[in-house]
Amino acid sequence: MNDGIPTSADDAALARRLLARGIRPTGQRLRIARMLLRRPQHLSAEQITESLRREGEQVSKATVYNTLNLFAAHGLIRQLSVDGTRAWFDSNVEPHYHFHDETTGAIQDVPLPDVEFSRLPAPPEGMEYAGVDLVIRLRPRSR
Amino acid sequence: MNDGIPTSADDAALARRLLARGIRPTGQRLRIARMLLRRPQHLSAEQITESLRREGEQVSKATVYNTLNLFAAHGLIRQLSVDGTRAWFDSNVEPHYHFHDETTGAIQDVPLPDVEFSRLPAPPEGMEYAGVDLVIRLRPRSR
DNA sequence: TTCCTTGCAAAACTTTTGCATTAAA
DNA sequence: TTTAATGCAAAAGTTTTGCAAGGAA
Repeated sequence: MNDGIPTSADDAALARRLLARGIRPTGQRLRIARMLLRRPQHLSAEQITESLRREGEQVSKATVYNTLNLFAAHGLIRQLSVDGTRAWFDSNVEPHYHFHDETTGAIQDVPLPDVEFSRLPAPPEGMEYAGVDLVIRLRPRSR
Repeated sequence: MNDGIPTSADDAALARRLLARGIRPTGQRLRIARMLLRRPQHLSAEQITESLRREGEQVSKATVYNTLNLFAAHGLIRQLSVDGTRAWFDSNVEPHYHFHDETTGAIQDVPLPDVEFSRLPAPPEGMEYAGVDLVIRLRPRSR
């Protein structure tokens, strides 16, 4: 298959995806989007910067941060708070949940249908649900 | 009632609580524990430092951070990752969940019985559940 | 005395901001 | 030509660390 080698057709599709969210598809934005949206994954700003530079692209971390924030504000990606250390950016904006390995720090998706709520609290007066973040913390099985 | 004025009886009980977790109850630790454990609440390291100093206590932020980390490591308090901005320390270590008001940043408890799971995923091979963190994000009701 | 705790300052990290430059419409 | 995007460096904010000093056992 064709993993990671973007074609111009891919780029056109990606550009349309940004435009659909009201984001102008500039060069850096397309590079950053291509890196993160390539597959379902969770990356930090640092990882994206490093990966792009390893590919020979020159990007400033300020642009990476600003771009990721822009993407998240427009719903193209999702920002996660699973550990206190840094922000993780999730390429999957469909509702789903996460495993978090406390030992390694690894984040893994939990598909939506794997979790079912039979009861949830009503939101406080005047408020409504904006999202439900579920993180299942994992540790090595003790025996 | 007696809100916030610690008696020596309170202090003795608090000291026993630290000892029960294997934490030596020193002066600073008791002050920090008293501040956070006084009631069910979520405080940042900064807030605790400020509150203690406003009371006339002198504490360094390094000690506050180190002490809170120590408490969390021993299960006396719980560290939360609800927003990316900073760590929040929860005086309630009993299982429960949280509302997070995205507008104001306020954190509110959701009691355990208000949430019921009818399905949860099996942990990955060789892993076990270490905890379940649920954060319900709230926004003002649109109309 | 010995070990542990604390304070202070500095360091380490992550993220944001100001501003000059460049690129895009 | 006008507006928006980008890079760079610096700033800002949070948390950790090194080390000296102080306190408890």
